[in-house]
Amino acid sequence: MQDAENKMLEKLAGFLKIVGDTNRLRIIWVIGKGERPVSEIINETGLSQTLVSFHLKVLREAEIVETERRGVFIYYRLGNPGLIDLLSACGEYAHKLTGEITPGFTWPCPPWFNK
Amino acid sequence: MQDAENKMLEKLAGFLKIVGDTNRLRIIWVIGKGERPVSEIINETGLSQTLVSFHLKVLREAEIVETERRGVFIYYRLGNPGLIDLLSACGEYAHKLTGEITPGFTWPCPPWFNK
DNA sequence: GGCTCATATAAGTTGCTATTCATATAAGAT
DNA sequence: ATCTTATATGAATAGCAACTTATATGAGCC
Repeated sequence: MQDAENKMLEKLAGFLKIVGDTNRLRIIWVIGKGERPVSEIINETGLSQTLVSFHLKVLREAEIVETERRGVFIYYRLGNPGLIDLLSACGEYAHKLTGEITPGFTWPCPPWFNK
Repeated sequence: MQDAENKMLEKLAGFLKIVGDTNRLRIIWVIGKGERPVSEIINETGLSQTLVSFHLKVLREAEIVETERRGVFIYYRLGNPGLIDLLSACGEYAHKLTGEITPGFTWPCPPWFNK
């Protein structure tokens, strides 16, 4: 029972660690707009090919993203598009913590996240 | 505009990094049940005094927790109790990714998080 | 087959961060 | 003022995770 909680917290920490990286978030944000081949992800993020490949592997192994090969290209998409909502809620939370105002950006928060 | 997004993603990553640590999550979970003096946190988590103190400092500087001294004791509480809901939603998400079943534990997910 | 483009993997380096050990501060009690 | 209890800080270590450079795989094309 205590053990079950610990196990879940470890799993949660693992997940948060994976999404808690700026470059991976950048990638997730690109893919969140719709499936993309790796080359597109490289272009849109401006990251090096190997670095993108490295992070995609992490996301793949965590089953956060899915892949599909079509010809030469390998398309990546989110396993569950709800991830953007979830992360946006976290972003909104984090944003309020610091209290700063960053114009030109609003988190695409789902309706359920008011406060 | 692109820049604003980057800034927000960095802030988000920072937040997720902070909560993405098993021991900090343990501490957050203890505090989430109500305010606690440090000694209680040490007892309930089983972590060493210095380690708890270290993690509390991180949480304090991120303004995730608040403190209040009463006599010899320093009480810690969540700055925003909604954090547990938010993290539970993440936990539920992470849990579904792996597909495993862990009996004896259910995330205290808020009603707004269905899927 | 050989060539090119798209993506992945391997090995090596570096830097950060959790942890520990030792010490300091701060408050109350005697 | 000293002693004890509660908490914080500093320095040192260790392990890991991001990033880079170099190389491999894999698909289509000529």
